[in-house]
Amino acid sequence: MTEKKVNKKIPKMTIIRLARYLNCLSLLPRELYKEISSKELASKIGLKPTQVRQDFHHFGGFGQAGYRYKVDDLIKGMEEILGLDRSQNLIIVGVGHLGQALANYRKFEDLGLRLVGLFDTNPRLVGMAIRDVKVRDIDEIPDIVKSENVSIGVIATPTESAQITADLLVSSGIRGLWNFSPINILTPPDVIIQNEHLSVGLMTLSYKLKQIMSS
Amino acid sequence: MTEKKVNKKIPKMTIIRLARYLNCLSLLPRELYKEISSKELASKIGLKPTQVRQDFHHFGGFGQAGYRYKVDDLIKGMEEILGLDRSQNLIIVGVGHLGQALANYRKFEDLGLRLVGLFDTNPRLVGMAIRDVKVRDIDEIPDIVKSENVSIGVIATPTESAQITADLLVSSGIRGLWNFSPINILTPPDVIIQNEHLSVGLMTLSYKLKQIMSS
DNA sequence: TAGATTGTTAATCGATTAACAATC
DNA sequence: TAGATTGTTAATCGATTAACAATC
Repeated sequence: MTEKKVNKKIPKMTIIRLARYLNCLSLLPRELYKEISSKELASKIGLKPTQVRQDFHHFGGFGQAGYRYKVDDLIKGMEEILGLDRSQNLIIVGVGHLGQALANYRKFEDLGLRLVGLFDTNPRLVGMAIRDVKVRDIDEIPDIVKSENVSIGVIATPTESAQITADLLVSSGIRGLWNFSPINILTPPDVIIQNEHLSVGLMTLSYKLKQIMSS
Repeated sequence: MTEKKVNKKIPKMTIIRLARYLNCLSLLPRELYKEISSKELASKIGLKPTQVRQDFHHFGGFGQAGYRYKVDDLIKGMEEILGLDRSQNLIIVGVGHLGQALANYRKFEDLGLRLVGLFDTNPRLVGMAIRDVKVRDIDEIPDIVKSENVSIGVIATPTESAQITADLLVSSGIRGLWNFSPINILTPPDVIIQNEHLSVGLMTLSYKLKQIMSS
């Protein structure tokens, strides 16, 4: 697959599905699944085969007519597209329960992401270590960001501190924020922010529940 | 607003945005915002005013031509649509860091949801209490689901136990699952499952970061 | 009236699905 | 060959945006 078609602008739903494909493939027992068809992959996620092929088509396809997809090729190709091929470093700000849950999140390594710092204001937490990563005071963020070449900052602070934390991360040079606070954080336009607004998921669940109850 | 238009089938993106509107409105200082225009609301979330009005239009609208929207009316109307008006009970299975983070999640009350049980298999956790909610053994799930009329089950267990936890919750009578494990859980068709696959968010963040870096 | 607003229809745009050639 | 598969174009479908009447 050469760099063809990359100019055509990829639908954002395609990217989200690409992430779901990759997640699904990475959970597959590799002995049983050396190859997979668009039909099989689609059924595992609840999509149609033609959707899978159309998504892949945006990138020139990952297979060859007649053959099924090679799982290795799919994974490698998707990792490259999603920018997971070169390892990226991240830090977590806020070492409460959520921050600790994320610090123990095994998926990071699978995705080629390396946790290089934990930060909090609470002096009782500073000095602790989780999985060999030291908890530092937030004052040290700018230094660590530079020395460790950090590209992603995770905001796991209380809501009140979320905006100021974002400001600090951005001024330290970070361009990618993963935000777990419920507020809409304001950032310069060249900063990418991925909101994990849990209440949105919970509300849509409530809506769907209401639907099936009343039908 | 009478029950008109409810048959027209609502786009699922509209529901997601409805949740975002409600989240945004609930965070507003109520003294300053007794009323709000579609333009203001849209700009806070990064949408166009006409999108907001079209979304509202699916439900017959929340205002009156010439006037701006009354924030109270918006909140009340959206809560009703999303099924947040009558209080629902939920339980959390898995009291690790993530489970504890969720147990302390203040948003539940705001959304009219009441946490009525925490469950784990670890005997060292059973007997503890978080915010006055006791941690019980998972054997007690069926009883509590019935006695407390639980409608939502949160899966915050390790990946290995996620499917079996879902099975237990479903067989206990729960129809709504909020899943934080990375796997795609299999359920009967009448069960609603809301996946909170964190790796998907992280991967799309990585993709967008790669885009701005290379442009 | 002039300006600002919502509700609602129509036009545009984009995304999903269907169909099928090419390949094994 | 027959059956199954992917890649690719075209058709369908749905969602967003634009335009504007109605209202304050």
